[in-house]
Amino acid sequence: MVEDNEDVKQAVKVYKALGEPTRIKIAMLLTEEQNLCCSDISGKLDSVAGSTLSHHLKQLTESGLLKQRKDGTYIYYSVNKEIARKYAPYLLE
Amino acid sequence: MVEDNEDVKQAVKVYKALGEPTRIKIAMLLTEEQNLCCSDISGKLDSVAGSTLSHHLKQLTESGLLKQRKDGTYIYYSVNKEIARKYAPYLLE
DNA sequence: CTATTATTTCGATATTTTTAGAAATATAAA
DNA sequence: TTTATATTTCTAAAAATATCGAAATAATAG
Repeated sequence: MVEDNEDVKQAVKVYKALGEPTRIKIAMLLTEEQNLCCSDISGKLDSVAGSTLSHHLKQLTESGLLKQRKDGTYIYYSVNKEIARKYAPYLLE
Repeated sequence: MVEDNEDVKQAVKVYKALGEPTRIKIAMLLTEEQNLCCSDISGKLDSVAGSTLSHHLKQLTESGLLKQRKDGTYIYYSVNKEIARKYAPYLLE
């Protein structure tokens, strides 16, 4: 029987996060250019409400795939390359 | 802008397929042991209805991650390693 | 302090997904 | 042919997810 260990749980989270068109695009944007804030990302996607984008970023972050760095009012996002390399190195190509 | 090419579409399908606990387990079972049929897999998972399992296998297969080989009444599944290597080499570890 | 900007949370709805039982299909065995 | 087994399709329900607008929060600028 396949175990349900922490690694697998994280894999499910990461893959669930990436299994949605807008979110994989966000991950790919951040692979090309690290340290983008919510509104930068918004500008690079076709019309998504800020609240929707916030949910997507939350899911990506909670999976471990994205890191946040807060600077004043802004939150800058970047890809956690270690996690990307482990579960989805495709992103880093 | 990130493109919506075929590669990315397939990536979304593969990741969506893997972003669910039962399905990632199926993929992992088949990584350990190729050529299992629906009922073999059923025996290695905790209680899933045949119809449910069939849907999961369909989704995994349609993503390209699994291959089927029919032999009489049985359908044997295996991992398409090329796809796994490309999008989720984590499975092959 | 007030206004502005960035982001999140809330509340609600629409859509998608998961699940399973029953019926259908396909193949093989008796 | 009848029976049994493997798998899929159909139908429906329950659960999860995506989405948005409005309100709330947080930080800075004026």
